[in-house]
Amino acid sequence: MEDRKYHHGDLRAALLHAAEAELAERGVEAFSLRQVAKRAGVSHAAPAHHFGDAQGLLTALAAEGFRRFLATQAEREARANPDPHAQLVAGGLGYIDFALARPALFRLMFGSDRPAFGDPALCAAADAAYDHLQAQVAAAGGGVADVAALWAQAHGLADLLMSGRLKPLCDLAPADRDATLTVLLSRCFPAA
Amino acid sequence: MEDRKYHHGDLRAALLHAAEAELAERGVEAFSLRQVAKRAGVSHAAPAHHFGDAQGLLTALAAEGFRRFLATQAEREARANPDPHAQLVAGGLGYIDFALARPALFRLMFGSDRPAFGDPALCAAADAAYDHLQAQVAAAGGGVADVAALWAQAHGLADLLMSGRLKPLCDLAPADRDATLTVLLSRCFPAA
DNA sequence: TGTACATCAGTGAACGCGCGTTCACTGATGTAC
DNA sequence: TGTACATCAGTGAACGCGCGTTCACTGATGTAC
Repeated sequence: MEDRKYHHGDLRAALLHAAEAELAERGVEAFSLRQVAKRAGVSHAAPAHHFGDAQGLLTALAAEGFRRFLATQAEREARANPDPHAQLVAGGLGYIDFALARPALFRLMFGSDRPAFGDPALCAAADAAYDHLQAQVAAAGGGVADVAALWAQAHGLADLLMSGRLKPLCDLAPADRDATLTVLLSRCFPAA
Repeated sequence: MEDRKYHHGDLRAALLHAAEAELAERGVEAFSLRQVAKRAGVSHAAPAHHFGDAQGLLTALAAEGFRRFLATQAEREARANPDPHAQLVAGGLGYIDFALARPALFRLMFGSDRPAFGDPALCAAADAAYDHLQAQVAAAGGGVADVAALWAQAHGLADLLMSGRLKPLCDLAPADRDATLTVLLSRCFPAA
C-alpha cells in the first residue's frame, strides 16, 4: 500500500476494512463516516464517492459479512466428515466461529437496522447463506421445522456466547467448547 | 395525568415510558435524550435530573425490561400445566412473546452496548431472569447443558422471529405458531 | 392560621462539538489524434 | 513520441443541524415556629 499517491488505488476496499475496525472499536451505534475516513487516512468527503452515505457503506459491509460468514462455515465443513449430520454440526460451529471472531460484523448483520436489507446485493448474500443451510438440512433428510430448530440453536448459541452470557460455556477451552456445542447442536438434528 | 403542573408528579416513570416509545420508533442507534424529553413534554435538561445521562436512562430502562420479561414468562407459566416440562415450554414461549411484543426493548437488553450492564440494579434484574430459568431446568431434572440448550433455542427463535427472518414461522397464525414453537422448544428438553 | 425559609423539580438560554452534505477545486489517469 | 482534452478520484473549506452539558433561574412543596 503506497501512501503518497493522490489516487488511492483501492479506496473502496480500504474503506470497508476501516469501517469494520471502526465498528468493532466503537459499536454500530457510534459509527460515523467521518471516523471511517479518518481511519483510512482520507478526506472525510471521499467515502461519499464510493458509497453515498453511511447506510451505503454499512450495507456493502453487511453483504461482505454474509459472504465471509458462508466462507467460515465452509472452512469447518471442509475439515469435517462428509456425512450429512456431521456437515450440519460443522455448519453450526462455523456459524458460532464467525460470531465470536467478528462480533461487530455479526451484530451488524443480525441485530441492526442500519444496513438497507432491501438492497439486492445484500439480499443475495444473505439468501445464499440461508440456501446453504436449507440444502444441508435437506441432504440430511430434514424439513422446514428442522431448518428452524437448527438455525435457532446455532444463532442463539452464537448470540449469547458473543455477548458474554452463557458464562459456563464461555470459559471452556476451545476444544471442550466445540465438544459441548456439538452435543447441543445435535439435539436439533432432523429426526431420522 | 395533569398537564399544567410545574412539577410533573412522576417524571421518572414518564421518561422511561417515553424512552421506550422513542426506542421503538427510532431504534437504539438514533436514541437521544433530547427527543425523549420532547416526547415527555418536558425541557431537554429535565432528564439529567433523574438519570444523569442517556446511558443512565437506558440502564434503568433495560432493568425495567428484565422485570417485565420475567413477568411475561410468568403469565405463560401460570396458564400452563404445572408439570415441569410444560413449565419449561411455557417459559420459552413467554421469552418469545416478550421479544415480539417489545422488540426494541429486547434488542436493548440483548443486543446493545449502551446500557451499563455492570449496574447493580440491572445485574440483579438480569440475574433474576437467569435464575428463574435455571430453577425451572433443575425442577425438570436437567443440568448446565440443558440450560444452555433451552436458552439458546428460545433466544434464537425470539431473535430470528423478531427481526423477520424465519419467514415460514412468522407467517403462521398465533395458535399454529405456538404449536410449532412448542415442538421446537421440546427438542431441547433435559433428557429424561 | 400565617409567615419565613430551605429544598427540590423543572426551565430555557447558551456553549462547543462532531456529524452529514455540498461544492468549487486540483491532481492523476486514460484516450484521441 | 508528443500534445490536448475529458474523465475520474480525492481535497478541504464552508454550512447548518441536533446533540449533550452547563448554569443561573423560578415555581412548587414541605417544614419550622
